[in-house]
Amino acid sequence: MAPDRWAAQIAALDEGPRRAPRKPPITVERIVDTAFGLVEAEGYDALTMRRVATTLGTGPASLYAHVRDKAELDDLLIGALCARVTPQAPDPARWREQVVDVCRQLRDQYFRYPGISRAALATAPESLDAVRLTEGMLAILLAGGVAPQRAAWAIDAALLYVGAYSLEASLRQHAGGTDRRRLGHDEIVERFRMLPADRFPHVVAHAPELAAGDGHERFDFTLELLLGGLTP
Amino acid sequence: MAPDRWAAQIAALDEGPRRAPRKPPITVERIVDTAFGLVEAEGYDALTMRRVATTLGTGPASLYAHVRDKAELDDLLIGALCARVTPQAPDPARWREQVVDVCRQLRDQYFRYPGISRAALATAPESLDAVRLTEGMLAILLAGGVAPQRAAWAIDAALLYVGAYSLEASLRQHAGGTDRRRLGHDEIVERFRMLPADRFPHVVAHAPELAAGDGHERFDFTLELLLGGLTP
DNA sequence: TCTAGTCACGAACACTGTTCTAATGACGAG
DNA sequence: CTCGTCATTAGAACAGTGTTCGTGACTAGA
Repeated sequence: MAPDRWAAQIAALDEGPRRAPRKPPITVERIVDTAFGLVEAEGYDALTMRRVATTLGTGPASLYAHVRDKAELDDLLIGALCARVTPQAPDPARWREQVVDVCRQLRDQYFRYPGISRAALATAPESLDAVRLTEGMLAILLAGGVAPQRAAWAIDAALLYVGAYSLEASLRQHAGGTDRRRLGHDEIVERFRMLPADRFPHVVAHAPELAAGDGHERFDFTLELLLGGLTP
Repeated sequence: MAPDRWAAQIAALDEGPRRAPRKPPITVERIVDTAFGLVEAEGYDALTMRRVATTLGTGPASLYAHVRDKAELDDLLIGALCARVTPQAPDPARWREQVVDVCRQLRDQYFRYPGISRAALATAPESLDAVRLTEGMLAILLAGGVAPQRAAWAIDAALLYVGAYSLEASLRQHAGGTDRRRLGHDEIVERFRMLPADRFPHVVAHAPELAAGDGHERFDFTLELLLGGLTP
């Protein structure tokens, strides 16, 4: 008998006759949950099969009975992420804000788990939850009177932009990791100002505008641009 | 004396008195060139320090005398990529097509080296060539009468979209690698049609529109959307 | 000719995803 | 109650990755 099993039996003396199983079984849900916790706490780079396994108190091989690849784990994560986004029921009068609302919800989810948008961009989302998101946005846009082809392309562009924006923001915050520290707003402006004015006249002149957008102003601006020209 | 050195001396007998050095020295330019060749031939996943080193006929440690990180190599690559994009001299009458032209040039460069846009998205581009690109686009937009703040944000959005679009296209073509093969246009439509119509009515109804955009129609459409609302 | 210094490179470390293997556990059949 | 089947688990290992250490060789200067 293995020593840990022996210790487990001793520990089980206080809990009555084998009520709870010693180890809760590994399920896909538990894997996804610990993966989410890992990404939320330490960022997407910390999402490793080994980290997930050791957090679950086991070895990496045990995960592959429930998940085929790490790519599939990524798909499960962004699927669960998309499932948390709930598009509103289409209201033709407010279709623009409704689309922006969906994008904001998705962006907030991406921001909650730093760097996870890399997984969203790196894998063609095949989960049904992602399709459900597309369905919701399509319903809103069609109700707003947008032509189907334009609506479909606009959805693709918006989702792509949300992912790219979140990815850029995440690695701008997380500061590249090793040596490059986070450049504050003023430092960026100063760097642009340092450039030779004969070669980069406009960048030097408009350094503040280039570095602006602390909150989500840039995000809202781009979405307005994307949605503004849909119904001419 | 080492045997290889001995053999090298023997081989040097035919070439006269030490005209060419036995091995061309490793330079940053040679590293970047072989890296470009590797990515062009086999995609960004094949870009490995070891692959670059062995292609150069040496070990991986030799690279780190000229390049600090792989991240720095990535920066050099996208810097060289941006340097190949030449914005036109601003023409106020044609500012929209001029911006589209810059984006198309960048897109073609991304497409030439499949997957390299991942490096562009994953690292905040700190090279001067990227700033030169921003300068060129800013000049065009300002000449077109776009307000500086809107111009700056539009440039950011456009560059972000070009990178995301190229990344998505590259891994849609390269087919995920292992088991997932490339889904043709008709297969995507059929998959959408397979969905339960009560849950996904709009997706089922407009499957062709969602799967459309074989060439760069989607790309052009999104850029028109982004640039259309800039001067209201 | 001797020395100094830069450059190159083999080996190694700490990781990663993934698979092979054996063994452990629970479950139903006899 | 015992036994056999079978899915689940986990240890070890393989082929990779980026990166660093220390030694070696070669070039250039005195």
